[in-house]
Amino acid sequence: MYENFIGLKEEKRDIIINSALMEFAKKGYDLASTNEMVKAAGISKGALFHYFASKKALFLFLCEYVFGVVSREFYEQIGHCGGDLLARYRRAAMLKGAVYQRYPPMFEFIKRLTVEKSSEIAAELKEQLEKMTDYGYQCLLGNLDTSLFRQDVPADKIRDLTIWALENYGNRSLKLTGDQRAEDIDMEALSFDFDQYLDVLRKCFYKQ
Amino acid sequence: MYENFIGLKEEKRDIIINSALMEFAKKGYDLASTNEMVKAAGISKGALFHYFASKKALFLFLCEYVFGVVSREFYEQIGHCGGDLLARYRRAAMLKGAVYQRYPPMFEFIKRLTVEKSSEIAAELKEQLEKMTDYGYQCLLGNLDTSLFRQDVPADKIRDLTIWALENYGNRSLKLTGDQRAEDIDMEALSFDFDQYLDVLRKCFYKQ
DNA sequence: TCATTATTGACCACTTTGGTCGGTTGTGCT
DNA sequence: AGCACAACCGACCAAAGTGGTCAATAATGA
Repeated sequence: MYENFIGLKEEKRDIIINSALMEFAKKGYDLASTNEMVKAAGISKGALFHYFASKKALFLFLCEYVFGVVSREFYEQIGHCGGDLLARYRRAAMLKGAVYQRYPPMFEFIKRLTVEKSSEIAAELKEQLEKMTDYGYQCLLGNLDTSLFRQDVPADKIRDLTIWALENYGNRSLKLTGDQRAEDIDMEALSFDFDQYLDVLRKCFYKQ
Repeated sequence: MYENFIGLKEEKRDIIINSALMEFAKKGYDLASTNEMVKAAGISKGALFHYFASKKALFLFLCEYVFGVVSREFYEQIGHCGGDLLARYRRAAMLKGAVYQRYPPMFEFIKRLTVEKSSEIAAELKEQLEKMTDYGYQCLLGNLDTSLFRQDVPADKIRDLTIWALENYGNRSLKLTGDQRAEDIDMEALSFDFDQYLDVLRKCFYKQ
């Protein structure tokens, strides 16, 4: 498989990966155009099909690839982080920033995967995605130490509300910083702001 | 304008509106296909262009239309509801359910509008959308009685976290009920579940 | 120098696009 | 019934775009 592509130097590979991720993220599998990808990546049509046998092969490579990155650089780093939900999310936010620097469209791509409907890739995708989701759930939310939460309201509600609020915070940041070049984003200010929200959640949802 | 369309009987009009909303919501302006719309609505191509002069006119009609519905059936009803953020959101959830029954794709359509990039409609859309957003912000979040919140954390953080958590709750419900026929959804169970989350927020974020 | 690999972009057959238009059907009035 | 007029249909159009190919060129390393 993909040996022609793997041999490319990292920089060129990343450009192609990001162009393809972005196109798939924007339009979904069926409507994504390989013409747009090669235009965005600055390579020829022939090159793309020299690297990948078909559009489908390219898509499946990208899935494999992002699942690898997310597993290694993201989920596995959260695993050994104790049972404190907010501590995990803090770490997750940091890691997300690092991955975003290198592959800006990756999270959009993954988000799109969860609603992807195309029958051409449904079977292969579903299996991989389920495995990924389970693993992510396990790392982020498994073995939670709910004894840290205040005890006068149900722990699962606290957990849900925390997740939802922070997810939305993440999306908002992504949208706000979406126009800037990745290296221009002031990560320091962002994480300071984020910590303030974490403090509030800790004060309101945790034992004092 | 649209006089040929306005004259149609309500049922047929709603089918066409929903088909068009769904197609635009799924693919965005540029990629949305009028062919798919007429197929979904069960009308002929000629009919659609008999009702609307062009794809663009259809799109702008839909914008106008949903803004009207949302203003009348949604924002204005929240206005006179006191300054309690959670009470407003409770009311908003109820109203949302009612609108959803009649126009399932409407919220997806509106969500899509906020990220719509097509240059063909950019100018007209931007103006209308801004006006709408401001008005919605005013109704949902204007004149908030923050003295109800606990005073040991910043009120704006409480407000943000509440909004984010509940927005996500809404999206999740939308996704869970997405496959069911609108009239099959158990609104009672849904609103009971929702109230439990509101209770938690009230206990954690409000003065006791 | 030359053999081999990487890369190009014009080209292919095919599908889909927004929109048109001559013709048919339905409706309400006289 | 006969008529006028609007509603509606769907085959059709030129244009654009689709995933994918391939003969020709450029780059590479021995």
